[in-house]
Amino acid sequence: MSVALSTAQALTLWHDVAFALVRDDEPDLSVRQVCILLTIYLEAPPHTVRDLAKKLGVTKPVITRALDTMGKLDLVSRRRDEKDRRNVLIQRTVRGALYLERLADTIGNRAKSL
Amino acid sequence: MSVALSTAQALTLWHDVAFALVRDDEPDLSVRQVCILLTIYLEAPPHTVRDLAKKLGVTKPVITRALDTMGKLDLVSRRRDEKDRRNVLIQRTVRGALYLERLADTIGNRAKSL
DNA sequence: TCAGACTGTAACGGACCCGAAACAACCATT
DNA sequence: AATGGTTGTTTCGGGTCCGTTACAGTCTGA
Repeated sequence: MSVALSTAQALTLWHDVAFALVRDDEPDLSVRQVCILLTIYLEAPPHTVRDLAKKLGVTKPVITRALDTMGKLDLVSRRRDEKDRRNVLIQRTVRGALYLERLADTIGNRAKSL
Repeated sequence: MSVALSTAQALTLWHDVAFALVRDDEPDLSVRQVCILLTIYLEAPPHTVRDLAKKLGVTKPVITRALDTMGKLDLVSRRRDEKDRRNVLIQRTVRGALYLERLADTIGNRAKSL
């Protein structure tokens, strides 16, 4: 399925969702952070720091720090890979799933009222 | 016109656009900054610091600082209101318009390939 | 076994952002 | 002209994020 958006529609959609994110009570995540979060939830596991860094074109410390802060918010959790203890596997959490479900609602609602 | 998006579609769209923003060369704007930028370009002028702060539910220094950084990037410009010299009028720039046009393209392309 | 390659993380210095409060410039009413 | 209220900005202390670099733990192949 394909969705056609005019320039004004695209920008209005983006504005409205950004506006909702700024105004709500949740702490603002950076674009990088939501990108990481969405990658974890949309793509198939396993997810490692190295893979995420490579995929997003950023350095590994960026991923580590994003996981630190999103971990504090309980949007994501970490576990050692027992098969190769150098690796850290990034996992989903209930709260992270709820956060994204709410984000999807916001996007969907704004798109509907374009 | 109304656009219906499933949960997965909404999140995929958001992910893909965030991904494109992270990967490109432009400096990453925060969610607040793009929200301010889009408000300036989508809503009718005049725009003042006070109005933007009230509209977004943030303090005035947040707006001032966002205008500082986006001004350095030439995405926005400031001018004194000659009719009431306390006011600062926020204005669009060519580069800002191009930036948003490109953002709209990115959003449109990702939406099309949902 | 042990040197080298590979993981993720910590440390560092610099830049930016935040909210609250103080501030300077300006207007308006008296 | 003076005063009080308005504007946007600056300052302050504290926090987060950045990239680079250095590091500690883990694997692997000679």
